[in-house]
Amino acid sequence: MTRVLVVDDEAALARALAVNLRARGFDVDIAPTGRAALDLVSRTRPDVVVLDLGLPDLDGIEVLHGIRGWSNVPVVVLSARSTGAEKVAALDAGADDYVTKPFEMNELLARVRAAARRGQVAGPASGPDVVSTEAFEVDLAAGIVTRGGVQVRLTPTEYHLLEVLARNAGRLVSQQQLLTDVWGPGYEKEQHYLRVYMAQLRRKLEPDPARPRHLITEPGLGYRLDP
Amino acid sequence: MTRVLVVDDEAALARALAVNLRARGFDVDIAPTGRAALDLVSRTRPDVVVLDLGLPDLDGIEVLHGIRGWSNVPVVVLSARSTGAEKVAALDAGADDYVTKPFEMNELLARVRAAARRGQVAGPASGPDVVSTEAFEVDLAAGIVTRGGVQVRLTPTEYHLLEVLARNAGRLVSQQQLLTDVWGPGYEKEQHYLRVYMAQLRRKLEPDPARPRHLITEPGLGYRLDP
DNA sequence: CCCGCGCCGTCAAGGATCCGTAAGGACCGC
DNA sequence: GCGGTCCTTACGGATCCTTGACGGCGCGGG
Repeated sequence: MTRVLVVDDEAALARALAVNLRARGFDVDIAPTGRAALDLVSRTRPDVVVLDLGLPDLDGIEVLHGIRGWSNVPVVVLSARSTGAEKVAALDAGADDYVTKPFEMNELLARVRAAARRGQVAGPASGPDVVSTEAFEVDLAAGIVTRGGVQVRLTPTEYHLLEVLARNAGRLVSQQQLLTDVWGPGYEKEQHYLRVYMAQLRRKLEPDPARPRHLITEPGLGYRLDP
Repeated sequence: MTRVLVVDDEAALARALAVNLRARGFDVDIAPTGRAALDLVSRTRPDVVVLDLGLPDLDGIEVLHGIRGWSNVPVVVLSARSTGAEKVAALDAGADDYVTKPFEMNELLARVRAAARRGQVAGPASGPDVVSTEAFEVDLAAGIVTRGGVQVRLTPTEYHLLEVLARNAGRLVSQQQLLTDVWGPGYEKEQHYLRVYMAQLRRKLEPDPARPRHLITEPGLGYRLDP
């Protein structure tokens, strides 16, 4: 399901948006502040962000920059200011669309649909949805990992890490990319996380965790999932 | 260079758009009719399309459908109609953005920039990802080096050095560039490192390390990877 | 002819870095 | 409170980077 993050400090407007989006089949989260927005974007990875520029804590453009620093998620900007300079600044800061308040709900919904459509096209480049090795299988679509036919219980973080590796099966994934993809921006230096969770994945998935055959580490570079 | 196709039957407006876009560094084509637009999109593959809905021959929505039948090129729609229904129809037909006339030129330019930026994000689209010689192969995407079909274990520094040489295969790479690319700025004088690691690469990759055939040294200048 | 000099290749060793593993405390939902 | 998950820390061991020393080669000058 397509997930939308609505960033707006006016609770009434945010709730109205959420109701309409949910009626159209979207899964909606709400963030009332800029910091909450950055946090939720990195943690929940929405497919579209609807961002009101008039936030209490951070400037909307700063939030946009924060997101664009590491993500290409489509962002639809809402604003009460309709001057050309404001629009140009937001669009050049990385916004995908700019809607001035007041707006018609139907139009905004259509723009969110357009943004969501784009995100899916540009997204994962249509890889296979099941990555299987000699020892275990990862079903990306269902979110299920099996080993010898029986399902393996993975914690959310473990699965997220395995998912990133599986979507780049056969290719080396750098430590920085793994850290930002799984833990979000700002965690590029916490490389011990990788060691801990790679060890847990190997313990649950590798026949001989001490001698991994599929979850390969490239010292100093990153990790790779070898089919 | 980013190429834009402007579809508009009002010659004055089309020319004004073209002038402004070219001043921003875009390469611009103009199509005065819907049929010409469909033809040019298929033949010239623009990076962005600016589509006026008020065309003499075809309905703008039909043109949009025709394009979307086989292309995901970003489309910015222009229209004199500003009703919600019109906007929703165009956006749901596949438009990426909807601008009502009259519009500010700066805003439209910003929206075109935003659309162009999205199109570029779509693919990694970097050069050839595999460099192969008679003796060994380097898979830049996977981060794997093989020799006679079997994988060769390289240390991080060894791989980084080989990677720089592989991305400039056939060309001479100066010692300074190798040092700054692999060890970072400030190491331009440590040419000793290059000798040590080139020797290790040759020992691992060359059939006869004493007489290298692919990892060539240009005395006083730098090194080159000969396919 | 012989020597010194610059440049390159080779080897070895110590210290620094990185990885895997285990264990304990913090936090959250029920 | 409790089970589960996450974060953090510490430590042994393996690996790697750095550094130094030595020899070969080409070349020009003494």
